[in-house]
Amino acid sequence: MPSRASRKTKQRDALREVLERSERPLSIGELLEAATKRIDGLGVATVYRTVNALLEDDVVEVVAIPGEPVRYELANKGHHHHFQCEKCTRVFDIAGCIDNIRKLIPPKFRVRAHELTVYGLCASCAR
Amino acid sequence: MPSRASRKTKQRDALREVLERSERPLSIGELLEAATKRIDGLGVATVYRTVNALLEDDVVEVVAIPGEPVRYELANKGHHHHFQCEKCTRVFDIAGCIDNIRKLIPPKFRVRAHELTVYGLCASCAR
DNA sequence: ATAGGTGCAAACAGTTTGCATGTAT
DNA sequence: ATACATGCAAACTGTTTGCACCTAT
Repeated sequence: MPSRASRKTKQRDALREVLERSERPLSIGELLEAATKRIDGLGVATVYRTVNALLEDDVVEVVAIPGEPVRYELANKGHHHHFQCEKCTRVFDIAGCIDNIRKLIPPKFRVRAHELTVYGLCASCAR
Repeated sequence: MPSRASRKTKQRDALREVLERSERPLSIGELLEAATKRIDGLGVATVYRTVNALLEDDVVEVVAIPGEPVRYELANKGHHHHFQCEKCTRVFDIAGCIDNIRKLIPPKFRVRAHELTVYGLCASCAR
């Protein structure tokens, strides 16, 4: 059984809810900003602690993009990848997946997972 | 013409050489450590400044792996991707590329680049 | 001679931690 | 009542910047 008992608090609920309602991965800053609208006086430390707790529970996942702050999203979204707009810097989920990855790597290597990030311009910035 | 004139210094040479001799991407710390063996008293700031200059000149590229410090490698290796061994944490280059990325993203998005990281066990760790 | 580069230390930014207080159980 | 959670501020870590000195051109 888990050693840590997880309590239900308004901060935690607010953060999970913000993530649930977001269609894209959010950074700590974005989380803080969004959740502060619901919980006044919410501290950064709480956001970090809560996100890390959610990470440990596999409720959220890390979305890391080079040169960008780490973002988080719910883990229950299934396998997908990410697109970052080079103009507005927002990160979008992209459905679907590439295949034949296995054929790229040397024969004796064992593949467990992969991550794909695409860069370009999002619909609004491209026009 | 470029506004910045790039000088030839031993620090810069040492760093580029370290990168040239490395068969895998290196972090700032690894760069500092390796280059200090050649240039005594080399400062961190210089490593950062130099790496950033090399980045701007497209001499090196960023290799970012989630949860890992950013690494750098020469840009002249051509398009390729990376494989991180989950056991020994080493990062390997993998030749070749996936295609049909464009079909994954929404129609109005514009694709400029992509990055793929594969995780698993390398040949020596898999056996 | 002069613009650019370097090393050092201070400044910053992002993240973590200690502690007194608050609160879910 | 008790243990976990929170907010605040201090502590850390990694990166950038200001400045006096150095060096390639």
